[in-house]
Amino acid sequence: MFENLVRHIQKFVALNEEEQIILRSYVKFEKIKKKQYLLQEGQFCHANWFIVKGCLRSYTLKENGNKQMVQFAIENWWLTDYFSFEQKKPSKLFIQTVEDCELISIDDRTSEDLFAKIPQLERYFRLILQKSYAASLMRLQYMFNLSPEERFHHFNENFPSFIQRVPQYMLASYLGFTPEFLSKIRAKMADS
Amino acid sequence: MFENLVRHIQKFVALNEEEQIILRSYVKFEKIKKKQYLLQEGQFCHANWFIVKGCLRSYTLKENGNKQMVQFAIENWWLTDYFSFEQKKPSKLFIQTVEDCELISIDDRTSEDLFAKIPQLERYFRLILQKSYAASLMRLQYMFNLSPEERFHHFNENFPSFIQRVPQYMLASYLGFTPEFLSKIRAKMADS
DNA sequence: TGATTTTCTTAATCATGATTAAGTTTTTTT
DNA sequence: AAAAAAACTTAATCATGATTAAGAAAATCA
Repeated sequence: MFENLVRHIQKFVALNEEEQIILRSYVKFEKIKKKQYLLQEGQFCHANWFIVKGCLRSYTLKENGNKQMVQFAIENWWLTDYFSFEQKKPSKLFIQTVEDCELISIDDRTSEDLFAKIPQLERYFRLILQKSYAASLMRLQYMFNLSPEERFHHFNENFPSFIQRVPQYMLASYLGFTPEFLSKIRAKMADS
Repeated sequence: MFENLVRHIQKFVALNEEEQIILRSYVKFEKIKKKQYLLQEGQFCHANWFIVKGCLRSYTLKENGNKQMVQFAIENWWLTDYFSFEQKKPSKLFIQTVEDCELISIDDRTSEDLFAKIPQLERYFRLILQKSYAASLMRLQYMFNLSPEERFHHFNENFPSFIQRVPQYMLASYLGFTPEFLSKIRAKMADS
């Protein structure tokens, strides 16, 4: 389990035996069943979760009570609420397991210590954040430049494995339209 | 000019005299008139610009030839195309001055060197990226959860100074609607 | 296995904001 | 100061995708 994390980190920076041992002492291992909550609105988010196996999602509650998908995360992704970190305010997010999960987490209250001991990790997270930020801006571009229908086709082509993994209503919300509209698109696709 | 950058960095990490001198040798100073391009589609983006004074914007060209605003940046913000860095591919962005600007830039081909000499800067950029990423996710939330009209009012309340600083057609595009619709909103506001 | 909850589908109606096109105002250039 | 370009406004028409409501299918539970 821990090896998955180390392997991922080593794609970005070197990490020797000694450093691995230090890192291990700072992380927490969790196995969690489907549909459990890691974080709920109003709580403070102190963990940054690395997905060894499974799938997480984050969402917010809209005024009308609907859930608005914010992010999905699968193997080798990190998920947390950076906004809550930044602002030192209770989170507006729900973070929930979509599948049974194996997770590794780092507590943000000890991470400064950890970075001091292993400066390479500071670099690792800088690179991860750079990647995440770029991806987030790209998603914004899709929102602006593509119609809902085009967004679905684009997602379909680029992340086909996701389609089977997550319920369609979550996907619809993630792409910014209603489940009813997604049904319509699929009906149209079956025609042709 | 350089002092502005140092002051900003020191909000996040400490930076002694010696480090300041090293940093200075890695940056480039530029004064640029309004409406000039720092980057155009197809070029490789190697600079990360810090705005000492003025305003930048980035946009993409849509299929129909319209410009889609991606980001604004004003004093004490950094702007670049991280996506182009990541992918080592030519940029799809245009980066342009909206006002006369005073800029400081770092070249990404020398920044690894710089971070090795001043590890604090690695930390500084991690924190900046964390902030930027959180802001970008927040903007996505506004796209999902607010109507175009609500987005305008929200922006109006939270960034009133921006409204006077940038042309309305840029703002409309940034918020994801047409300039015609923005006129409509303003007409409605003048009524009541 | 049957019962219940969750997820997905279909179809009619409706509202928002895009598009088009013309005209006005403001800013920039010469 | 005049001419040209850039930015903004108004109004009519139109299309996309939301909403509503009902029912079907699939997954989960007891």
